[in-house]
Amino acid sequence: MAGKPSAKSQTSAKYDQRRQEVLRAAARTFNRLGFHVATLDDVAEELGVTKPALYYYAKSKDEILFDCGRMALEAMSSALDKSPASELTGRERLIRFFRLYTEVICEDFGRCLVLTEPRDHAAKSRHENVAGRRNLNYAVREMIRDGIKDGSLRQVDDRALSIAMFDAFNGIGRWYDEKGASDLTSILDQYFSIFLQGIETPK
Amino acid sequence: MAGKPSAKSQTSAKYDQRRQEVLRAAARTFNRLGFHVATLDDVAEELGVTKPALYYYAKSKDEILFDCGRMALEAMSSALDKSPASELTGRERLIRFFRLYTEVICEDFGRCLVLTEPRDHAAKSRHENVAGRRNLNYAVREMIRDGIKDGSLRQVDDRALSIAMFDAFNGIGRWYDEKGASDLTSILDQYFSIFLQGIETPK
DNA sequence: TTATTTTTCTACTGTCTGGTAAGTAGAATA
DNA sequence: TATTCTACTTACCAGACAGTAGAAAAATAA
Repeated sequence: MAGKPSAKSQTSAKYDQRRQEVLRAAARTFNRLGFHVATLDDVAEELGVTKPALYYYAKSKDEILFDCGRMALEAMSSALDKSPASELTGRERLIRFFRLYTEVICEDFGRCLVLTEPRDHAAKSRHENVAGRRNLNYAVREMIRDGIKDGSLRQVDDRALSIAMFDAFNGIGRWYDEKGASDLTSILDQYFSIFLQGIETPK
Repeated sequence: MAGKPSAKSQTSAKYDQRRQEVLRAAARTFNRLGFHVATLDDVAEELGVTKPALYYYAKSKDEILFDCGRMALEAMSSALDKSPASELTGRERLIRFFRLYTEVICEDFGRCLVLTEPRDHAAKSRHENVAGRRNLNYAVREMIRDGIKDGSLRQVDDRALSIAMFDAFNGIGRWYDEKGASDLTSILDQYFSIFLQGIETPK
């Protein structure tokens, strides 16, 4: 038998930790080369091991991708949970969410979520991935509708705005380079300025 | 020897037309499955021929992808050329450009450009593809700066705004479905409303 | 009709890659 | 010390896919 830690008992903390390292190395490799171009040999090399070692921690490339996405989605969900302190306006919660969201998508797992599409996922796990994305979308749309109700946002189509904002902020995850010149905070300020105040000169 | 039309003379119009069909079928297939997942057998099937027939019109999968992107970039460049009727404000030219841009990226070749990244292109042709994208970016940034000068746009960072708008509008090419419910015109109206007026209630 | 050129086909190859089988060094346990 | 488990390794396979060789249809020209 292969082994893993102890077949039935609680999986050891050491194993779980090493598995995280494997997933993170995979995410970095996928992000660097693209999921379909990156091979498991590439991932293994990033970790300094050989390919079969990966199979000690996951049973397929698809599972690795799925779990990378799940790591990101969980981080984002907990970003959601912090928001609904309901003394905040919809506008404030929207800003707060996209600040946290952007931080996540500029890290390994978040980037991996942004750089892959649902169709890259195996049919079996695709549904859960899509559901996670949709949850975020719905949560944001609700923030928007709340903002319209509480008067902090003007009348806009929540569906269109949500998608437009996700696409724009997801873009940051694609091109933002930590080692680059501009820092994330000032980029976010500019983005919020654009979305909140618009770019037209007020009449 | 393989053949092509007449080795030295002008390539026949019939050949060129058929080549377009090949490229368009390839773009559709790439868009449907993703470039790296789509095989040339898939492309051939979409056309109703067998794989080797494709090699009569292109000499590699990479060349096909490159030419699909080139078709899109050319369409967009000519969208640029129509804009600089200089009695228009920067704001008006920006709107005009993104209307045409969105139309292009919702068609086969444009989608193909949006759905592929520079790293998907062969090293040899990547540079030209990137240059084309950068040209568009710079043109838009100039429109923005002109708009600020002529007073039609408020003071914003042209670099950030350009990227944010490209990312948001590119998104449309990813999810927009011609057979779906919403029509492109109303989506565009909503997007321009968001970007121009912003979403905050004016103080 | 015959000859020639254009277009596509059948059959194949080399390579790459996800995944597996089986074994092993070292740590932990008894 | 003997035994078992952990965390890998080397060696390999089967299938898939880009690309090629060369023949065979179609189409066009003479």
